[in-house]
Amino acid sequence: MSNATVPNAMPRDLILERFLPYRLSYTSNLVSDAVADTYKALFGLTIPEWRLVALIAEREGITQQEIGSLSRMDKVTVSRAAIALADRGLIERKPNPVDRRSQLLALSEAGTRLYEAVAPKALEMERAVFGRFSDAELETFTVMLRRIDSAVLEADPGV
Amino acid sequence: MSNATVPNAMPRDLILERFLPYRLSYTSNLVSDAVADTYKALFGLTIPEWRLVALIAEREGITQQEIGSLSRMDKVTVSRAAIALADRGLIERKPNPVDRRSQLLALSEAGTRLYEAVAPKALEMERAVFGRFSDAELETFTVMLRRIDSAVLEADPGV
DNA sequence: CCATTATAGTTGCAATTGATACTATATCAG
DNA sequence: CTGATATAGTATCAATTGCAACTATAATGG
Repeated sequence: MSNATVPNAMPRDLILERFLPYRLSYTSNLVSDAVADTYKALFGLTIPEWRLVALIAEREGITQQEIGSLSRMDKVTVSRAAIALADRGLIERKPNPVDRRSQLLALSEAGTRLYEAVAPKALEMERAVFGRFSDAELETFTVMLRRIDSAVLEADPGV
Repeated sequence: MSNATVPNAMPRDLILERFLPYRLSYTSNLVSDAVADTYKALFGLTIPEWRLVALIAEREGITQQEIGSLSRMDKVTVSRAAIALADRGLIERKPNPVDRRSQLLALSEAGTRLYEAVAPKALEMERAVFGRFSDAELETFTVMLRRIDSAVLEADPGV
């Protein structure tokens, strides 16, 4: 394999295949693509838009800034998704009495109906992919993800 | 929480927070961003470029098409990364004797040196994030990722 | 062989994304 | 108060991305 110049200081084969940042990104992209196609086809929603719908459903009166820090979406992405959803009449943006720079977001009637249609579909997609795992396995997996989050954020709070 | 109109058909709170496609994407983006910044700052490499370097190091004489199907990178992404690496003199592209449409890629001297510099750094980054987990935990985690890959690919081979 | 269809790789274009600059409002020090 | 600095959200622009069309070569059926 012509490794003559590499004094086996480093395992030359298959670094990438086992490399966790790569594996994580590979799997995440696979899942995201599948899910994004479904949202788009069924509800005409992008992933950021669906995330806003879900977060606003969960926390009526949330601000864009709060959405950004909860989900780590860029504030520009949040702004655009909010504008698109408001244009479609799915959310309402009311003035924030305690801070006139920001707005309180809430689902409209139509938005609520959309949410009630999307949420079960989202859970169904989740089951299609994750249904083959036991509850214990899923629990372990999510705990791992959260520990990874902590590790990255501790190592580089600037990210 | 003003859920009067939702006849609790659906758990209204925190769907997104527990939703695995979201959690997976969140963590993956966190890790990718941290890693991408390091490659860029230290070696001037984008993530696709680093992936090509690693795959070519691992399999001398690989074609772009093989790189694409191994890594699921778009052939356009692969093409551009290959052109950039060739322009920088990091890889060589030799004619493929058995198929004149394609080219066999190999690291140049400089590319080999780069690889030998990047690989330890990549592993170091990996340790910084994943070093706090036991071997058994990491094994479980990667097995889960691969099972998720299979689930998605079986459910939707078109992705 | 030749015609048809498929594939490797590149190029052009359009959509998505994020950094930056900007506007309006808020906060804080003096 | 007032001036200086910080923050919420938007607009602008440049970079990244991937689809679609294209070129060159290969494979296949007649």
